[in-house]
Amino acid sequence: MTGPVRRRRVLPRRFYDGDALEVAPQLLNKILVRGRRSGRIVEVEAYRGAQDPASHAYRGQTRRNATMFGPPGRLYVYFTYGMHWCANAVCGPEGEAQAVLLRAVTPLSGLEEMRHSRWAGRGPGPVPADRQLTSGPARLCQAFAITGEDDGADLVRRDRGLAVVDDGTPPPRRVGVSGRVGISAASELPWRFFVPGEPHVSGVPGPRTGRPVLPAPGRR
DNA sequence: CTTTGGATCGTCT
DNA sequence: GACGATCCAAAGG
Repeated sequence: MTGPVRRRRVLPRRFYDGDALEVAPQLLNKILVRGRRSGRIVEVEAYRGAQDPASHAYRGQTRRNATMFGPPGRLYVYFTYGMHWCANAVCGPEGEAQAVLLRAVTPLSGLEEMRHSRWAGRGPGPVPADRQLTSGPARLCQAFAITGEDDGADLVRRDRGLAVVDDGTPPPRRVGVSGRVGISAASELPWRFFVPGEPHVSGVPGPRTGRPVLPAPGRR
């Protein structure tokens, strides 16, 4: 009943050393790992530095975005909306400030730790469905306990237990493509990539509003 | 099921 | 002083 035991290998530096538009779809079905926690990457977005009005790096280097200007293969973690962390894999040659935003993973292991990181300390009431665990850039950071402390972590060296690994599962034959979520500039560019049909993909373009919409909890 | 508004603060102008 | 690469609860139909 169990699938084949596949060797997991940490993605090498060269994997990240390319244009974000090429690296982003290649990250689909790779595995984000931190300690016991792991999840298959099912949704990402490419951000292309000076080429990209929606990128934090568009207007040049600052203290906040410095990691993006560094070497590929590191984690760029930023703080937004006064309460959320989001994580990117830095790619492209050093200095170009390209990055791939990790928007959703399907949990594979360490589910208890993830649930604890997400929902410990909440009051009485129903425990949210596991669908809400890691479907969204800030949700997955919370589930993996990724914060500003992890900004700059080298994913190739497994800094702080963080890495992206390949278990031999290729990206989907047909990659889902859409506009990027939650931005105002250049939102029409088709630089969001996802695994079609994966329940943990965070949002689809809403039919009414055009804004991302999660399937209702309980539906599949 | 859809839509709205609140939370909350670092960063850049 | 304005605004986020967001999430959630609550209200509305």
